[in-house]
Amino acid sequence: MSTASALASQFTAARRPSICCNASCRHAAVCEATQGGDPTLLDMRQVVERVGPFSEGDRLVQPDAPHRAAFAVLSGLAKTVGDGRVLAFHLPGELFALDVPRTQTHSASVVAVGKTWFCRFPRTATDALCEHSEAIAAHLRALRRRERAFTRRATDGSAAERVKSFLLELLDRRRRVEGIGSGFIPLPMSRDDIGSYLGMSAATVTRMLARLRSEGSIAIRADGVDVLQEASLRG
Amino acid sequence: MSTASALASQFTAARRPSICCNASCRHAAVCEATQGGDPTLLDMRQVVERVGPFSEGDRLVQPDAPHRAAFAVLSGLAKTVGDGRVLAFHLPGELFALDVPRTQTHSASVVAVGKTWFCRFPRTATDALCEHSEAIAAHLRALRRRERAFTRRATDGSAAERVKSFLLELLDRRRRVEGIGSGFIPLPMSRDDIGSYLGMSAATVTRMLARLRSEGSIAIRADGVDVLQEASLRG
DNA sequence: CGACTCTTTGATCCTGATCAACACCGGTGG
DNA sequence: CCACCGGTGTTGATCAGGATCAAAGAGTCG
Repeated sequence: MSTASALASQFTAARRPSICCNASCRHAAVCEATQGGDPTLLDMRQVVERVGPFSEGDRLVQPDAPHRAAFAVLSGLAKTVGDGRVLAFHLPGELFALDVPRTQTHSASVVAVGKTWFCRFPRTATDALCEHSEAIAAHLRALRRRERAFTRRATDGSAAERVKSFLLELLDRRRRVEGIGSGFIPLPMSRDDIGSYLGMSAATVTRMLARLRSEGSIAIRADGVDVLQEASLRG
Repeated sequence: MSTASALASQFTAARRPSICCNASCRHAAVCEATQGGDPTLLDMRQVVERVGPFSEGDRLVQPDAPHRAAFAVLSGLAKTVGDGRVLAFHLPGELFALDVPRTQTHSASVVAVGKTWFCRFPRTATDALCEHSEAIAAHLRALRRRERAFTRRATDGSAAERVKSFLLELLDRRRRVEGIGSGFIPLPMSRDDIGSYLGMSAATVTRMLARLRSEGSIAIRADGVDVLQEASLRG
């Protein structure tokens, strides 16, 4: 996917937003923006635009571009990329691109992983909402803190430990937005992306997953992994 | 050195402070607190207490203890220790323990390396000075930022690179407080301390220094190293 | 002088990177 | 329908950087 076509796709998608955020959205229970329908946050639904579809490699935001909106993943997966490394993954329901309090610009790229839809929250609209609703302002502040916490941590510990805590992190995040669910963790991103995020080679990611499988902790599927013994991952 | 004797030594030293900060102090030109006699900072001299001597392993501040003072190294060397690792070294003339804007407590230990004297700046006094002098307030803010920058960086790059940049960091800091001087870098701390700071074993520190010597970049002495070819360290 | 600690140096081991071969899969064109 | 193809994932072989362990200097302090 060339840069030109990635941008073309972005603009095509952005030009036909549709407003459709309400309780009947099949992701309503999941969405961080509205916190599963928290009444004090209902106004967030008035400002959202649904944008997409984006496909593999499309860039949603550019580094150093002015910060014009925050986004929530509606379906699919997104990654934040900076300094040639994957800095964060964004799961369905998660609000992101809240960074940039001072510079007023995005500090890194956000790229779609596979076919992805987003909900877009224009900056001007959310700023206005924050003005007259302390609940929304506090909610966005909390999410901004959380986004920082999800960004690539210092690479300490062995490769095995980092892979285990990566799986547990995804499992916990999926549960938080979707409620306690299956032990399945979709991994639509490439092994290279995982390795970049965890600071190791793709081959090592594969090897560590294979080791966890041989220990009986997980089962590996084409589109992700099944957690069979969560306790042994946490141990 | 047991904890009990370290504390005893601390209290013994703290009980006889002497006020003697003026232009004739043989470290006046060096001292960050007064910035070599900057007239707008002269009031700092009114609040300082000289404390010491501390000896190897004595603890100057305890983690989670209330933040009651900042310190400058008068002679010797100090290290900040947290999580079982050396987080920073403090050279003569450098002001430190300025941390703790929010928690109001120290976040880590400060420990003397060898026989060391300090200048102590009580928090209540410096707070009062900041009230009526914007110059002093700005000076302390700048030093606080600098202290954060000196704290253990993420361990990236090879062991050889980290040792080289460690030597250059000490060289630059010595020059900044003492003016352009010799190419000698005192290393009164143990190889273990250096290794802890740089995230490698003491044996590797020794080996990397030996390699630099064999390349002709430095000469190793009992109490430090002489930089012979600064350019090859920077390269 | 002797006990002790710290540094240096050698030998070995372990982790993970790198390189290469191969399997697998979805698409594309005959 | 099948052969082909490029990209991705898996697996094996090899390699390099440092950790670890051990033993031998070198101070240092009593």
